[in-house]
Amino acid sequence: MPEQDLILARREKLARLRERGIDPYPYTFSRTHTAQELREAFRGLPPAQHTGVEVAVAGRILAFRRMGRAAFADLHDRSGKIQVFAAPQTLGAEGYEFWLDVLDLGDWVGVQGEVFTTKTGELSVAAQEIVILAKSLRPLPEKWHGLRDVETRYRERALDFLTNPKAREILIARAKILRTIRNHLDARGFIEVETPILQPLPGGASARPFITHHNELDRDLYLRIAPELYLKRLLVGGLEKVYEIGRNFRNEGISSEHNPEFTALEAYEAYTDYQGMMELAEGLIEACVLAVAGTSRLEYQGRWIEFSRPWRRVPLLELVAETSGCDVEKPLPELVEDLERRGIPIPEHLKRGPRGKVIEHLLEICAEKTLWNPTFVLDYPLDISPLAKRKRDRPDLTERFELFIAGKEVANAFSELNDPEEQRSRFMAQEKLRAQGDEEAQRVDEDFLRDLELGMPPAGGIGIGIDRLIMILTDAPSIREVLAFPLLR
RNA sequence: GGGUCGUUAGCUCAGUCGGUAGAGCACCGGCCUUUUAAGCCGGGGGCCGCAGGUUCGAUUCCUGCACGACCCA
Repeated sequence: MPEQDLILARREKLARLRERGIDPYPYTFSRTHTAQELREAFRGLPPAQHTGVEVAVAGRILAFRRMGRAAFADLHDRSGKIQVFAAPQTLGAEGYEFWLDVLDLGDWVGVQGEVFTTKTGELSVAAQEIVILAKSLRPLPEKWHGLRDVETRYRERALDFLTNPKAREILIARAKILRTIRNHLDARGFIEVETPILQPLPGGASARPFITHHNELDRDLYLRIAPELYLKRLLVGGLEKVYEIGRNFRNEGISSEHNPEFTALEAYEAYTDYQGMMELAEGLIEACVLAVAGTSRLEYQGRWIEFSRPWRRVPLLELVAETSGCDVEKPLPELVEDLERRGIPIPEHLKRGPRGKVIEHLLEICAEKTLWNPTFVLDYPLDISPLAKRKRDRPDLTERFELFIAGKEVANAFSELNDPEEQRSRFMAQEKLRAQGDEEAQRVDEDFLRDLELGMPPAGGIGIGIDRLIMILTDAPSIREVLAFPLLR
């Protein structure tokens, strides 16, 4: 039947409710039990028992079984489902006919009546009174298969959540993971802060920003691509251990691992370095794994991930040399030639350098997908790490790591660069790349440099992609599964 | 950006080697007082993604486009 006709039929029922003086969208309902509370309170009640206990339950009707002079409905609330039994004896002959006539699948109702078990043992409420709490005007997906079509699932998320318990469970797990992260950091003396999302200059990452405009100031502002520079300024301000969990915005493509707005954790801790950040990451993520799985291993897309510590640590250059089979310390033109001889093509725009980008590219195409158990990849080239301190014995590298789990980049961390003069020259090098057409190159942030000149204590800092972490912890194949409302084309 | 596959009723899916389409659920009507995807009988419901082309005739074949999934870059 055309959707419009199905909607029309429901509107007619809505009209019938109103004709009877019933408000189909009332204000409140006092329930005594959730479905789960009822199950717990009457656990073990044998079949065909009457209790004499009156309760009031509420929820959405997701199934009807009508059999003439009696009917059953499944009432779903957040905690689960409870069966409602309706018959003329308790509702009155006229009331019974009326409610059977005007209720549809999807309607929200409140039901008051006696708790009993049917002869098959199903805990039920025998309706003495039915209240409509909200009339549903649109038809629901098929009860057995539910809503499968992924495009509709993402475009009509409310319908997806009401149909697919798994979709709701991911959001619940998400809340649990975020709570675990906050508890873990709070317990270690970190202060949760909030820094600007609207920024005069986008900084702290290599990415293209979204641009917006402030009318009163008549000035363009950017949605942040990272909170990094502001959080470091709080280290200058003496906060010592800070973190922020919030949304970043990057004007980039959409894929199963990218959404233009995504949630990141950034944490900064004075008096430590990237080694300290590895320990922090291990402890934090292990706590999350324990919270959702109860053990330190879990299955992602059919493969087990082992989270027991310590995690593998491998220098980036070593990893890339191993997987590409090339001497990656060679000068750039020779390296590119060598790679192409081995059938590893390098995109044109990377051939001019900086060489760090070629190394990073090799990591992405040769190694990333093989890093299944948590792996810290260490010591990134200086030219692609403008905010990280130089590695102590290798001035062309930095003390920086990325963490990979299940082939996904989950975290990025440094020994934070706190020498204001070197920071300025790193920014200048980035500006040069920008002038050569690299739109992702970072910009000179004078406000940040001024604060660095006040003195920032030595510190380690880390950024963790929360959505990807949640994907791994909830066995979600796409970032869209872990976002309440993913951006679609 | 390239390749492969997909788009048919509100939902889940069949199908047409080219002759304007089916099922189950949902919906509507009837029977049914203990069901659990209830059951039985009957009914209505479709621009077969969009636009061109080939053809007497296209949902089916061809081309392009849109959207999606997966793989590759």
